[in-house]
Amino acid sequence: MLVSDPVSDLRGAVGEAAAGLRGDGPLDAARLDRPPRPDFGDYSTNAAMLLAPTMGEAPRAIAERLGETLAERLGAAVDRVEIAGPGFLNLFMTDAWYLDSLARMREAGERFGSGEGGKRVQVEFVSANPTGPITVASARHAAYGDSLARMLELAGDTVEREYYVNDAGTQARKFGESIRARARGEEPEEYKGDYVTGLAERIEGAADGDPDELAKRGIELMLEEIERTLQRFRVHMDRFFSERSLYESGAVERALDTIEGVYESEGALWLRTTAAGDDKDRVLRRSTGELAYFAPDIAYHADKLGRGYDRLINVLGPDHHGYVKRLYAAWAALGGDPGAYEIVLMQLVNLFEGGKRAQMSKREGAIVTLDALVDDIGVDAARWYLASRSHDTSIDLDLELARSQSQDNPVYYVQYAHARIASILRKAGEERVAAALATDLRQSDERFHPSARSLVKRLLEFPAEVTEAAERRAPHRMTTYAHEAAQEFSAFYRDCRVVGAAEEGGDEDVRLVICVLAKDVLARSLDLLGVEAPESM
RNA sequence: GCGCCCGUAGCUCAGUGGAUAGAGCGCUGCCCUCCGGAGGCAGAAGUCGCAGGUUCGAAUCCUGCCGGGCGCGCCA
Repeated sequence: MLVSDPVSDLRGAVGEAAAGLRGDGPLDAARLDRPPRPDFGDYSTNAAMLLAPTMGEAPRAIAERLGETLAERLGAAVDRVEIAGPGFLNLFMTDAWYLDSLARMREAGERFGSGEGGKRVQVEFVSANPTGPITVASARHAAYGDSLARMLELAGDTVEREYYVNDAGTQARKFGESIRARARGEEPEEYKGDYVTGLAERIEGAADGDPDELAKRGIELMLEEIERTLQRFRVHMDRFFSERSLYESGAVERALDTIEGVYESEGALWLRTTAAGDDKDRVLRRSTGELAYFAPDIAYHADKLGRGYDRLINVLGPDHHGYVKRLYAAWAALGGDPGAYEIVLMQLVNLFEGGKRAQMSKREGAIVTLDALVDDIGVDAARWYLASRSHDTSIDLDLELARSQSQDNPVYYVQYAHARIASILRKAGEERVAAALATDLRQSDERFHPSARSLVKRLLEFPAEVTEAAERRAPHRMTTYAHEAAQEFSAFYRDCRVVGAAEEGGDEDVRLVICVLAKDVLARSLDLLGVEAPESM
């Protein structure tokens, strides 16, 4: 059963009242906003301004009638309505509405903010070449993809996290050759990192090994390390999908036989990707007989299609930009639903070290790894920082700065607020808190301080915020939300005494419940980001 | 040349049609008889790249231009 929340109910009431006024269907575009200033009320709507063109009346006149309808409809929930500016309708809610909202949040418990999406979603992310350790760029993908997955899970979807392993082809072979070179004490041509030497030492007989075999073994070892690193970063992959396995099972050849739009020209095999908007058709098998890099991807997507997901999200780096259209084309040519497959392009993480750009190429060997970053600033700060920006903007991260400022990172502020609430609840005592949670809040005569209203409104936004962040593939919104919630808790803490509230005429039960709910929302927000919510710091 | 992304405070960035554009860091000045000072309050700081257009209303949508990034192979 879907749990309704007070804000969406309010939004619904506004929409219906507006529709009734127009005598037409619901007004979907009507907004219910938190106004920029307290004297504009608790909530405001632009419905009257939207109705004005079709109704042929002045917005303020419509707002007048809308206000009357709403006041009647909402009864004791609304204290008064005001018309302002070009036709905004500002709603001033009563303490009773706040008490009822708190009670409903408490009753909803864990269901507050959760949805019943029910879709099977696959998120492919990271998928970094297994020829070296996870870098900071991949760490951003990891933070993004995992947080997105967590949000979809909260929305009620079943999510599978998958890592596509490029363990075949030229790069793999060169990796094998590099391992052998190190084993022989030579300088490799390709992968020059120290870790290659380490691998060479761990693989028996590497000095005389076959490069393909060495690559296979080296990739196995690298993947173990990658998985460990991801676990440490609180990212758990449900599946590592091997590109090599697609060759070995014959899936690549089968895919080329079955996909639509294949033709031969100039001795090569092509896929008509222009049919789906690509700039030019793409080669599947070169005239030399070799399969192109693109070919196994066809097979991989065929495999995904066969698994029957409702939706696939593929998180790629900006270097795959020119690859997007052909992947969409391949998906369509395989018979996939174009609306079910989605590619998200992440922008870069530019690393600076003391103002100088750090090198990230695995082949160059100078790598800033995810492990090194975590050693430096910790998992919490790293996940927060890498998730805190929109995926389509690049991040300039000066390691020296991140290191020196780690104590000022906003993540600590949010965690501090959580720990502080925990401390207040400890001070109140378990029994006291349990008693507060058991009271009928609706009977309270608590008069809400503006800071308390502001905080409660923020908590009530949680469901909408999670939905929005998930639907727009924008987990970074959660960092903004969590920080705002923490700030508003701090204001509430400053203005409203919790333990001993009666001394200032307040209701301790109500304030304890606010604390419990605020703590829960902060913890869940942090969890969506893969950040811990400590009881004390 | 073509395509995509970005351009918002000194710096890093939020803000995909609403009211006086925000946060963190940095800067200036205050606040610990008070449930956690890893805190709070106040202040300085902006032609939202530029120019048009759509709209009652534009940082947001459209067009053009300028600046930056990335991508455009029978490479992987």
